[in-house]
This record gives sequence, structure tokens and C-alpha cells, in this order.
Amino acid sequence: MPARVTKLKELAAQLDLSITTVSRALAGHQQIALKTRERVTEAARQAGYVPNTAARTLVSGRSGFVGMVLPIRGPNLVDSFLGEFVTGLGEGLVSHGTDLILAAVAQGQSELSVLRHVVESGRADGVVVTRIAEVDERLAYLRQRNFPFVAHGRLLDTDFAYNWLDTDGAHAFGEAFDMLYDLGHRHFGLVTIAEPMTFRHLRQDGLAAAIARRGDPSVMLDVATAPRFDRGARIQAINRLLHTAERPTAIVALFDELALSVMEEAARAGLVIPRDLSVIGFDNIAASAYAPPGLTTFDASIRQCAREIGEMLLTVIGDKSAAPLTRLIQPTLVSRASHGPALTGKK
Amino acid sequence: MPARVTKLKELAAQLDLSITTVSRALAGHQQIALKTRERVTEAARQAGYVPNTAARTLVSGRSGFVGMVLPIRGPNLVDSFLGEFVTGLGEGLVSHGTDLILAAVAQGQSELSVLRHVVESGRADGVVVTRIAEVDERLAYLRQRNFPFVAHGRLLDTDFAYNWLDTDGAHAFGEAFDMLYDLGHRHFGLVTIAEPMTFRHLRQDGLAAAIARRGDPSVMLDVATAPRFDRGARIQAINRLLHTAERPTAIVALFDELALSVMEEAARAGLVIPRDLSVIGFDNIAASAYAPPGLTTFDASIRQCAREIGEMLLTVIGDKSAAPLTRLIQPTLVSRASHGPALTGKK
DNA sequence: AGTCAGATTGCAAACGTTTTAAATCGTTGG
DNA sequence: CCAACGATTTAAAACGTTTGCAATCTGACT
Repeated sequence: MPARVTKLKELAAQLDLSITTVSRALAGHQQIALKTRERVTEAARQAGYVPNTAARTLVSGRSGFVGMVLPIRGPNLVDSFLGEFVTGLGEGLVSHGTDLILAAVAQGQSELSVLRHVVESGRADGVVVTRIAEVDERLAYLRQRNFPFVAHGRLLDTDFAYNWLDTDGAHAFGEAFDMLYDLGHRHFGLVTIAEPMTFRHLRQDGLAAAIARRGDPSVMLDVATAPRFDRGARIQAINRLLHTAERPTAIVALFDELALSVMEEAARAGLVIPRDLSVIGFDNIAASAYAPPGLTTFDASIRQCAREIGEMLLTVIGDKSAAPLTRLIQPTLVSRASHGPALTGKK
Repeated sequence: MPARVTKLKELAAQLDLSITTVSRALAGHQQIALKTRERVTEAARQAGYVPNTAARTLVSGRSGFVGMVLPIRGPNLVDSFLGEFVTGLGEGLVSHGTDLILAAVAQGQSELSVLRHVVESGRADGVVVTRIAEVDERLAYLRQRNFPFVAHGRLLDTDFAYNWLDTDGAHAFGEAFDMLYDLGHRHFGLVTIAEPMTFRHLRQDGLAAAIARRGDPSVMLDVATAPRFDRGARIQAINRLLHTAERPTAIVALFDELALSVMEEAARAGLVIPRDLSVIGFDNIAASAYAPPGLTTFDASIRQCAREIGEMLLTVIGDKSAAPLTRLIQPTLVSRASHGPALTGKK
């Protein structure tokens, strides 16, 4: 026999008060006598009263939920990002009693249509959008609806003001270049993805800007590109980079998974890291610490970022007309053993 | 200007039909004339009508959500489990248009109280419970309420019938022992956790049973125990195991994270794996492939399990009175390079 | 005693949907 | 031409809460 859920009406009857008063007392309204408020609170606690979310949402227009569309990924792909992000988001939201809804995208559906559903069904008071694309229809939609959201990542178009939090990939990649340059490296490789994600541009541009700043014409940069989820193409692209006549002495990867692939292929080709090749990644996923000899990378602290995104979103929901919130996080260099001085004997 | 959401009333007015008819037409009731149904469906599509979740939930008593309480974990802990699990669950639920609610546990709250909130506020039609403890008050609560749920993991008490899916850790650990025994190992180590989780017992018992089955009195087993989230204690316990006069030649770890720690400490102690020590884990987390020389482990395919759990839960929600659903998954051995023949020269 | 202000409390509407029971329509058989 | 039936549609209640407005109560002041 399922124990029944106490309703406001019952609580009111039991206390010999009106539903209105009980509701207000629990909401802590000042207009209800303090004594009554205490009496009601205690009775509610005793009865284990929990307000019905649906009824509350229906009348107040606030669901107490924040939505997120589950990022799509291939069937055999491990995504170290999601677990961290979700945990952080939960942490950021919990202080205000807000829960998270995750909506998956079914086969044949677009991510946008799922987002629309979440927004228009009133399930959520705000949403989080991750992995921003160069032309992102999700952001366009949310903006047009004037629906509260915070993006993890930036658009390239800086005219479009909105709420975002991003890690400063451009700066990090500049830092990586400077460090490697100072170690004597002049011939660089960059492993990147084919998808039109904005973080690709930002990081790539950060690297290019650092090279330009240095103003040394002897610096060379080879770029290898492969679709994000195509392992075969990735391996091929990396090997093209590794097996040119004049091989780069340092390779920067757009993110750790790519860097780990580089290390694997380098090992397969008989190269010793960091003696023959320096490798630097970005993200600091768990595997990076274990992959020999330990990947030097930038820690983006996804969990912490997500937590802050959660808090930002709550602010945005609370005050829709506030000026756009933006936050640029500086990732920190995690120096392990995959980088070192350039092999100069060769030149 | 936020575009307005179309409501049933508007749709009805526009079609010159009653709200009732429109509602029924969209639900596909046979009693509504086919022609009308088509007309309504088309108009709804055009208007981009999305039913309001709260209103629907309030009257129907079904929220279309499945709940899960975000597993608690330390601030600096990476949990490879969660991302996989959530993705799989989403995949399993999406076919029925069900979304997932994740509720985080705030500081000072108990996981049970959050679960109660989720259940009693009507947020969810069913819940998923992971990481079953020996005496699990969450299961007791859900059962007493007769609320639909599926557990990832089993209780030791087999009298209590409920819906669960579990990986057969007992069998896997038996398999690990047999394999190692056949490779000549006689002195074993087991690294386990202090927390009263049922999977600990099941795996440990599986190992003990395999040893007993073998009936070889020369087999020895040393057990090292440490709290799950205490890294220092874990390292200490492992080193106690590694630095006894007569060191085990093979160590089985309760799960991969422990196994990776064993490999790290072994390397630090100058031991070569698998020559001096065989190590076997369980879970097959991403890092296990990278940690040198590659951890031999069992793949529990969390994502696939979670997917199935999602499907099971939908079944349970659909028919509350059905017999308990149970499913035991056989993990598959992933043979990498961390195990090998026992070093016999020593004896 | 009457009046009035301020402090409390309660009535009733509203939120958008589903669902029960009943109404309406058109048709067929007598 | 009427009754009855099946097919289709509709009115109205219900879900549990919040909230604008009105009602009541309690003293204090005149």
C-alpha cells in the first residue's frame, strides 16, 4: 500500500486553517503571524509534507528546473566531459533547490527540436547550452524567445550579447607556444578537428597570434585536421604529421583525447616523448595522467566551470533583464613529462 | 518579445472545436473522427504546439520523468561512472519521450531525504538507484511506498524481491582467479574498500568461492582495505600488501581505480608488471587502457547497462504489478598486459 | 461606545491539461 | 415518421497550488 502524500488541504484541515494561510505560512510570508507560521512549519515537518511540483509550476509559472540537452555522441565514445559537467552543474544548482533535467536526443531528432520541447513545455526555467558551434541555431532560438540561458563557450560573433562562461583557450595556446618556443622549438604541429566549433577557432587563433607576436619567420606550423568522431581519420592525419620529411618537434593538440592519440602514434613510430617530440593537450582528462610519460596539458576544471554556470543561470533566471553575464576562466598549466627541449642536434 | 506558447484553448478556438476534442485528437483516441484527428494534428504542427508538462502532470498524475539522485562524491574526485551511466540512461528513456531528472544532494542533506523529495513532489514516475549499500534505506523506502524503481546492483538479502540489474562481479572474480591460478599464481592479494557496499561482498565472495572450489591449500589470499575516498589510506594499504616479506604475485582490485593505484605503487617500488606482479581490475574505465602496461580488467559496459535499466524502469512504470524484473550481466574480460605467469624462480 | 488602523486570515479565481459523463448528430430499421 | 443506435463531439469537473482581494479580528484612540 503506497503511503499517501500529504496535501495542502489535509494540512489545512488538520490545523484548522485555510489552504491560503498554510501556503503562505510555508512560504514564509510576513503577513502571517509568527506563531501561526511556526505552528504550520512544525506540522508540515511532522507530516512530511512536500509540495506538488506540477501544481506549483502550473500556477506560478516557475518549474524549479534547469534544462540541458544531453550532448550527442557516438555509441562507443567515452565522454569524460559529461560526468564532470553534470556533477558541477548539480552542485551549483542545489543551493537554490533547483534540479536538473536532462533530455536526450532520439534518433532522427535534432538537438534544436529537443531544446524547443524543453523550453516550450515549461519544463525548465532556464537552460544550459554546451559546445557552441560557429553558427549556433540553439542560441539564436533562445535569444529570439528571450528565454534564460547560459552558454558554455562563446560565439565568434561578439555583437550578440548573451550569458556565457568559457575557458580562455586562446591564452592557453599562446602560453603553450611561448613555453615551447623558449625550449627551442621552431617547427610546430597542430592537431585539430573538422567540426565548426568555436573553441577550435579560438584556440587555433590564440596559437597563431602568439606566433605572430614572436615575429620569428623561422617558426613553422603544420596543421592536421580530422573529424572529431572518426578515429581512423584522426590516426591518419596524425601520422601524416609525424611522417613528413621534416617532422615537427612539438605538437599541440586541440584537446587531450587528440594529444593521447598523438602520443600513441608517436610511440608506435618509435619516437620517444619528450626527447623526440613534445606534446601538449588541453582539458586534463583523467587518462592524461596515466598515459606514459604523463601528458602536459591545461586544466580547464570543467566541474568548477559547470558549477559557476549553474550559479550564473540562477541569477539570470532571477533577473531576466540584467546585463549579460560573462566569465572567462584561465586554465592552469599542468606540467607533466610530455614536453621538453627541442632536439637541436638534428638541425 | 518572447514568442508566446500556443495553448490548447487557442488551438481549439482556431479550429472551432472544443478543447476536449483537440486534446483527444492529439492523443490519438479512436473515438475522434479520423478526419478531425488529421486536421488537428496538422494545425498543432503548424502552430508548433507543445503541451504544458505541469498541467498534464497535475491532472494525469504522470510526469514523464524518471528521477535519479546525483551520487555524492568528493570535491576532487573524477567519477568516470556518472557520465557513462547518464548517457546510457538517456538513451534507454528517449524512445518513450521520457526525460531524466537529476537531483543533487546539498551539504548536510541525506541522499534519502532528496530521494523522498523527488518521489513525493511528484516530479518523477520512477527512479533509478545506484550503488546499493548492504543495508539500503533508499530501497526500503521505495518499497514501502510501492514506488517504481530499478536498482543498479543487488542487495545481499535475496528475500526482498525488487527490480535490479547488476553485473556479475562474483563470476568475474572467480574467472580472474582461475586464470591467474592457471598461470601459476598461488599467493594473491585483494584490494578492497571499507564501505559496506554490496558489490564488494559479491566480488569478494566470488573470489573466495573460486579459491574454495579449487581446493588447493597452498593458495594464500592477503586482503588490503581502505576507505573509498581516502587516497592516502589507499596508498598505505596497497604498500602494506606490496612490502610484506612474502609479496603476492597477483593482485586483484575491486575496481579499476584501485588497480591503477596498485600499478602506480608497484612501479614506484621498482616492480615490473606483469613480470613481478600481475594486476587485474574491474570496470574498464578509460584510463585503464592508457596506464602502462595496459590494465587487464573486466568491461562492465556501464552505458549499455544503464540503457537497459532505463528500459526496465519504463516497463515497471507501465505495469506496476508485474513480477520483479532482474537481469544479471556478464562482464567480459579485457585482456591487456598487466597479467602474466607467476614468477616461479623465487620459490 | 464608536471608529479606525493594522494585523491576520480566508474566499475564490486561475494555471492548462485530462477525463467522466452526457449531449448532439446522422443514420438505419421498423 | 419515429425510435434507437453508433459515431462523434462537448461541458464541466478535477488535479494541488499560488495569489489578488476582501473579510474578519484585535486593540487603541477619541
